[in-house]
Amino acid sequence: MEIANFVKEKRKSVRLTQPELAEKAGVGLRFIRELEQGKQSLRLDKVNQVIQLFGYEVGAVKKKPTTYL
Amino acid sequence: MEIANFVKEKRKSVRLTQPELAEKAGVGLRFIRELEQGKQSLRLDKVNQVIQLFGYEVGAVKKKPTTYL
DNA sequence: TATATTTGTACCCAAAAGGGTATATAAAAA
DNA sequence: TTTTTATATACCCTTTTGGGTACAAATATA
Repeated sequence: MEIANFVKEKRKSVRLTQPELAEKAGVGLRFIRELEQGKQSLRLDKVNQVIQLFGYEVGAVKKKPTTYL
Repeated sequence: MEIANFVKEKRKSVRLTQPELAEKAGVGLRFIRELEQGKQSLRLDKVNQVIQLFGYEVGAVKKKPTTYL
C-alpha cells in the first residue's frame, strides 16, 4: 500500500484527526495533509516521525512485478 | 537494512560507481553520496528514483521490537 | 434539513534540499 | 611506493519544503 493510504488508515484506526496526529508526531498539520494526499516529494525524516507512531519506518520494499496489458 | 547501506550494496553488486548511479537515476552525484551516508532528510521522490532502478520503492515497514538493555 | 466536525486548498516566508563544482581524503591498482 | 580511481567534504546558488494560518469544501452528526 502507498504510504498515503497507509497513514490515513492507521490514523483512522486509532481515531485521531489530522491535527491530533500532527501534534503527536511533532510535524505541522500541513505536512499530514500533504502526506495523506500522496505528495511524493516529502522529506523522509518527517515521514518517519509520523509512521513510527504506528511502529513503522520507511524502508525499501520490492516492487511487485507488473502484469502488462 | 537501512536504505543507506541497501543502496550502497545494490550499487556495488552491479558494479556501478556513484557518478554512474547518479546518472542512471537522474539525480545529482551529491544526492547519491548523502543517501549512502544515511542523511535522514532526503526527499522521498528522489530516493525512489534511485531504488526503483533495483526494483524497489519506498514503503512503510514494521520496526523490529527492540530489546532494551 | 441545519449544524458541527473534518479535510482540502491557497498564501507568505524562513529554512533546507539538492544540483554543480572544486578540492581533500581514501582506496585500489600498477 | 607511485599512480589511478573512487569517495567524502565544502562552497555558492536556485528551488522547494514545511510551518503557520485562513478559508473553502466535504463529511458526519443532531
